[in-house]
Amino acid sequence: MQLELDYELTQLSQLTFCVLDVETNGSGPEEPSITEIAAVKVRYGHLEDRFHTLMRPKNAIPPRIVALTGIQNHMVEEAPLENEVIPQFAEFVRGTVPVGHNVKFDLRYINAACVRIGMEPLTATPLDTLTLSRRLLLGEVHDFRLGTLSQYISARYRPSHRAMDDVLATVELLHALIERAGQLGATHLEDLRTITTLNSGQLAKKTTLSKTLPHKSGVYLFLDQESKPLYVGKATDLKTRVRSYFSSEQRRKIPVLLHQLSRIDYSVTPTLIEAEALERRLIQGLAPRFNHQHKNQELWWIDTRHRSLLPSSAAKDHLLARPNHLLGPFLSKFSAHSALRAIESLKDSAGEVLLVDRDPEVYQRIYHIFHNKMVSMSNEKEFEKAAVTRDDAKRLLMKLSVTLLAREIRDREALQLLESQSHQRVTIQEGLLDIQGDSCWYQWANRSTDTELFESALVANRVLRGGLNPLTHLSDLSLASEIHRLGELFVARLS
DNA sequence: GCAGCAGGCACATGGCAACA
DNA sequence: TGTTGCCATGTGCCTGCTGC
Repeated sequence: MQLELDYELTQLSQLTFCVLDVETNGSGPEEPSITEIAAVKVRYGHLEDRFHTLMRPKNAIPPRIVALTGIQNHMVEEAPLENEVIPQFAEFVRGTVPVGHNVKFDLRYINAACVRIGMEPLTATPLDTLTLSRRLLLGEVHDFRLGTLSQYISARYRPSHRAMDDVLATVELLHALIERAGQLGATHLEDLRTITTLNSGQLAKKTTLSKTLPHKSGVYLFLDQESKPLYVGKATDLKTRVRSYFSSEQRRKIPVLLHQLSRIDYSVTPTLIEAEALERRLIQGLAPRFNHQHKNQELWWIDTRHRSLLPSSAAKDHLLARPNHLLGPFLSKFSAHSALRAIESLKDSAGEVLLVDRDPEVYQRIYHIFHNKMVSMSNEKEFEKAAVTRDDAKRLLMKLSVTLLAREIRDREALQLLESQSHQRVTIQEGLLDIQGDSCWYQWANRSTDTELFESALVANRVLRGGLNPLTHLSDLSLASEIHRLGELFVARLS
């Protein structure tokens, strides 16, 4: 593994490539079917060593394949078997970067033979000239067969479906492709592998901008030549996400964006939710011209004491002074209004509106409203209605718990706290955290020793990740079973 | 307030092209 | 002809924006 990482960071001129090719009798790799195998080691553009032998397959070579390769049955009758050839071949390839045209095809046969004779398959990650050609010569040739490509680059060796001829043709193709990639700034093996994911040579130049990005969650920032922000986005995997802009993005604005792109900055965050928060702040602060979402977006809060709605700007002072009396944030005024209506529907026996608070006593009172209803229904033998009421109670209590959990992490103070503490991760329920890969619930979990409550936090987290507003979207059936189970937990705790 | 559309992101899938 | 893997495209789920 370490060896491979070193390869990726080694300059192309210093690598030893092993260009290989196999011919078969047309049978699958599941039985001995290789008829010829050839390889050459190439370093600094020079052939250093070569390996070539015929091999005896299990079955006869059919006429169709004889016509294709020119290898006839009498030529392989005395040839060595795979248990003699494959160990020598594996030793020849050791310490090099395997290369071939559609190389995975060849390696399938070689590795199947390795397994049959009790050897480990070849593990080095190969380089495929077919894939590279598709990227670097797109639009220049009508197909990517080895013969077509050899002709296109005016190679001295022409492929003939004999292993060594094809290997030598592939060597020339490899050198031509490396030269072409070098014009785009590729200097290392890692760069060649990156190019295999691109869709045009022009874009290839700019993918080198993503070189330094890590495979971690965070926020990326596209900048133009004058370092003006073009676009801010978040990603669960920064490197993969940014590279996807060069290979698979279909949005109309993307070509224009990439044309103006000159630099990529990024910031790693421990969790996706923190990335979302940072993304939002950057968009609001920098107003990148290609960001439409979140631009001028106002968040809304509910003032539970006055039963009114507050925009973020007005809620700021309240958040610092009386955070327990604010519920939110909500992504739109409409969502906040819906939530407020839901809250106002909760009235106790005296007709007083029950305001959502962190005080567990409120839950107790809500539960008793439903409990009393259920008892009276049961007394009147309306068991089905009672069951519906019971389920309503569970759902409602879960709604409220999720809302409170949402508030725990989504207000700005909590997010700032998470950012400041992100380097001091608390390990609670280690397995769960690893699976979820999210530290946003650490501070909440840290105050609870209850495993199931901690699980409910993870469910709430999923609700938030899906962008569901807890008070307005919990009719979502996909969450029903989880909510049902967790609602039972809350009801049990309250009773 | 609502409907329709577009944006954003992650993931799934079917067709194509290469090999022998 | 059969197999395989890549990649363009589609899908799902949510969001915000705009016009009525």
